[in-house]
Amino acid sequence: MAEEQAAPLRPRTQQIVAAARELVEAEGVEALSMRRLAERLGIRAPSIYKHLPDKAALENALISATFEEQAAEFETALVDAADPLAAIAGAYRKFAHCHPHLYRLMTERPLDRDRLTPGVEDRAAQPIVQALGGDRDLARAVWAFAHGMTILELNDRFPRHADLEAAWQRGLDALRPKGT
Amino acid sequence: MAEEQAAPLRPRTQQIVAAARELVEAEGVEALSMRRLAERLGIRAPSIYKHLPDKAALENALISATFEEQAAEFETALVDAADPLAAIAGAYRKFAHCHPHLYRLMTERPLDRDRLTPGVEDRAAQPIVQALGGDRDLARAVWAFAHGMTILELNDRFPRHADLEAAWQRGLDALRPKGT
DNA sequence: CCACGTTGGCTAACGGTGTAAGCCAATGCT
DNA sequence: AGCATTGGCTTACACCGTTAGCCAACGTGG
Repeated sequence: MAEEQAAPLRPRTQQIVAAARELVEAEGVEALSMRRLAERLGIRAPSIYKHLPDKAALENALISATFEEQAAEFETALVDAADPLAAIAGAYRKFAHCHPHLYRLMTERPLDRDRLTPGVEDRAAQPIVQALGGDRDLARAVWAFAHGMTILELNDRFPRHADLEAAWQRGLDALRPKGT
Repeated sequence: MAEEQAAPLRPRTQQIVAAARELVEAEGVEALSMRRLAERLGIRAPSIYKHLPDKAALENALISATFEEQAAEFETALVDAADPLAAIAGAYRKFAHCHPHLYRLMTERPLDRDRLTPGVEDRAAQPIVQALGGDRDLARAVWAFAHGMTILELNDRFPRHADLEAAWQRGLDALRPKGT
């Protein structure tokens, strides 16, 4: 028991999710409120509930879409990459810097896995594993490093003068699989 | 212009911060509301404002105290450590697992540095730099790795079967300074 | 053609949040 | 004795997510 949720979004629902994405990208996760979103859509907040059961569903739709986008970028980054680790790390950094608020949204708390589009999480993770030659433990270490660098930078936790390029390089060099 | 804030907390204020800490440790950051806190103290929410200017000040007091506690633990972990990197990593993990909600509170968003107790952030960071032999770039990479492992675990982002012990080991082995 | 179900709006309201304003009792200093 | 400080209080405001219930427009089947 407890499955479903595979239904694709109706068009109006997609519009709402798209508006939510604009709001989040423009003003951050904390700016996403049902009233502010409704305002953008020219409707009142309770009307949103005709299309989505609650705010969590909205966020999950946003997160699912972001996972898919991220997965696609990771996959293309790996195509014909001479240095897969550098390629995936670059793609990871680039995505987070292009969409800092979405990145935060999708990483700041536990996922509601059974309300996400099935498989998106794995699809986004797979290129990282692949770039590490299938070594899952090492892939997790690299992911942790990349996420740490990314979120600490987004949270302005490094000293202003810190050479983040150097820190990335040191980390990636160290974590690179030996035989490669 | 714009300094001050060095005044030590009055006793009643300390009680309030202590109660806030209990609330956060017991129920998480999102459970910390002025009304819930007041309830714990047997007073009404607006009365808290006689002691602290706003909720951010409360959180900053909490964060400052947590930094100091963390710094102390890191420092003692390094005393007589045969393997400083392993020691600091162990202390880092231990602190986060003993105080997951406080750890989250102090890492989930940018710091309000001029409302924190001056120096606490640096004091907590210094042992990490020291454990890496003063190599700041490498220290930042290690910190990013440790934070990534920690927060991804707290956020339940690794697969259930994942061997986190192995991932920690792989990461630390890779990041260990060569000559050591 | 008309009845009906679906879709997608609306308002009003509830209980939660942080916080400002203003009142007042107790304490302690001059 | 008078007064300032401390630390409570109530009331109120604007915001939040969400529920309930009403209603107009539309499409479809009898």
